Amino acid sequence: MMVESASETIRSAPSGQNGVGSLSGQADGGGGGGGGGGSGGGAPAGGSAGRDAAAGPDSNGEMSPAELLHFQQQQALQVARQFLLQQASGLSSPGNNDSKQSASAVQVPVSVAMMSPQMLTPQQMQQILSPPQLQALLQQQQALMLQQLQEYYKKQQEQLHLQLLTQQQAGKQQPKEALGNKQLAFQQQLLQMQQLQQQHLLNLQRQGLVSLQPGQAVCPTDLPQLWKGEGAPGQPAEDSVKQEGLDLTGTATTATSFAAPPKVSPPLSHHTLPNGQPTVLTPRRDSSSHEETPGSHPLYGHGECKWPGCETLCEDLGQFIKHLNTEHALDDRSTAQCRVQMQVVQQLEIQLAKESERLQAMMAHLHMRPSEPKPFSQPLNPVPGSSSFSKVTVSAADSFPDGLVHPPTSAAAPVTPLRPPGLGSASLHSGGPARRRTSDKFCSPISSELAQNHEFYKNADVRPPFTYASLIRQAILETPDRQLTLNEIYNWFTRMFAYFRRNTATWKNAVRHNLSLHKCFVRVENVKGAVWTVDEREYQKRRPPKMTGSPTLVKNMISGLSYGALNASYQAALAESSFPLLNSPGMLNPGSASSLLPLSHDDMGAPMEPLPSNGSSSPPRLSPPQYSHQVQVKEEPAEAEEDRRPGPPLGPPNPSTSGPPEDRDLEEELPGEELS
DNA sequence: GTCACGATAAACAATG
DNA sequence: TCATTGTTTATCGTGA
Repeated sequence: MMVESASETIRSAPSGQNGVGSLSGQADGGGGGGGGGGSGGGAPAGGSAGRDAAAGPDSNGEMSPAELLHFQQQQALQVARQFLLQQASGLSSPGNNDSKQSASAVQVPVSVAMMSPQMLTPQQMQQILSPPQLQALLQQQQALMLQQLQEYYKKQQEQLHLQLLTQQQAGKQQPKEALGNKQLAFQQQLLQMQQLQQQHLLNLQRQGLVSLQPGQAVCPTDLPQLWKGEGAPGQPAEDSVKQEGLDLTGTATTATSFAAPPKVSPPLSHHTLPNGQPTVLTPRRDSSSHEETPGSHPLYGHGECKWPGCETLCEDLGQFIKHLNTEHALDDRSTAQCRVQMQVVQQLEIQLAKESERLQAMMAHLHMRPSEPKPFSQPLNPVPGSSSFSKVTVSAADSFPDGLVHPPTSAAAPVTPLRPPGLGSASLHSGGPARRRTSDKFCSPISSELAQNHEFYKNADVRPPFTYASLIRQAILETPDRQLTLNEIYNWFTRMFAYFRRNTATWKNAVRHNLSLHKCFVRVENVKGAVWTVDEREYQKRRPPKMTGSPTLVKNMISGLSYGALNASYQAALAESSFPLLNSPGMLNPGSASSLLPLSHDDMGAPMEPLPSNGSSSPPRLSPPQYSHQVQVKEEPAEAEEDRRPGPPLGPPNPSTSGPPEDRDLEEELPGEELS
């Protein structure tokens, strides 16, 4: 998938749009989220009604969950009956039937909730009401009950928090052990409550009363709403027997249990209650809760209690403390509230971790920092290329007879499987023409790259980071006689690169265009017909003699080498190389231009020759066709061997493998002209 | 802003 | 006639 997209990017934007395209393409992901189910219809009315209705049970604060639920059910029944009554009356008065219907659907809950019940059984109602009406009725009931539960939960949360705080404060003066025991008991209680809550929630879900679906994560921004409790109504009988607060956090429990099930269970290990602040901090939207200044209290701000669900006004801190100790003492409700808060915090932490991870991945993707060790922790390239690629990468070090470790590949490969190995960051962002610029300076030999990542390019539909000219040259040079027909060149492309197995019209035209355009490609009339050869001199003339000892050039080279990774191992490998040229003094020192030059194809060519370089490094030039052979004398060996080693026969019938094709200067071979 | 370079597209001609 | 090969021109994007 990723590979495909990557290759697609490259393909679609060969002219430098690759990077941008891919980036933008990936960037546009997002979207959609959302969806937190809003509370149902009749919100306003229902809300007030709910509060009013809940005022009863809440006011005394002594009603048990079972009682509350029973009460709620009764109310819902009343609402339904009233609804029926209204419907009936509406029917009796035709004129404004429609309007009444719609209006009643919204307003029934509030005003009707407390009306005297009518003696209608649910079955009767079901028979009388139409499905839409029933649906509306159910929604109203839910809205109402939610409101009631919300109020009830609020109260309990207050108590829980207060209790927690009390515990904390007391803990400061108590021996650690005593406090520990208390905390332990408290935690156990919380755990128990959590389990009950989850059971309750499951029951609700089974009953279809809770809309939250498994896996439906609760958006962190919605978490504060949890305190408002859109708790689902329901009535697990067993719950009622137990503790009051168990229903307390229906929604919160849902959030944690479904959004992050694995981490929910052991919350206490991460949030030991006594630790306090973070756990106790209210999740309320009010940021003031976090304004903790000396002499103040995290739960006290703007003259009011910041305990979740509690907005009691307190003139001063002392009064608040008093309020805290009285209203939010350590009891079931406070415990449950604390539990909810813990879950909220935990959820936020989980979300934060996820977002952080995402951010890291995004940054890694956008910047491709070599210093970032885990930019692509996740495999982006599921395509065959990925596996083969990694395989190639692993064996890269010993894939080369010369014992060279090719920095670009080895360094880039593992990090960005998606992109062709050996590509620098720049190449990634500019897949098209732009690639060459950067890559060319990398001084990475195309032959090495191809040999090393042969399997990758062969299987992955990824555009190779080389110019057409480089590829054509490589194709020609790989042959024993250094000449190829156009069709053979085509075949080489398709054989070597999966990418060139499609869009044939495009790249073939490009190949022809390059052959004709560049002087370095010489057409020779052969017995069999026309063949193409490479004029190395011309080929290297193409490149401006920038490299010659220019400090800037050196700098670029060093930085360009696979994230500037001309590492010690590479240098050491070079030093140990059996190639005379590489072993020659000065060649191994990356710090000196001269040392790098041999590695660069660009450096090699004409540009270099002007320099008082030794004969070996500057092959004498001849007529195009023949010249190519001679020039490649030293260059080829490495290529041939590389091709042979890593894998399948790269070139067509490539007898060259039989022996060092020619004595091409390694310098020429190494030159990384090709690097895009 | 200019230039060089490469990629791409297209038109055209020559040839088998 | 068609496909292939080869040449040429034009345009665009990118980096220096």
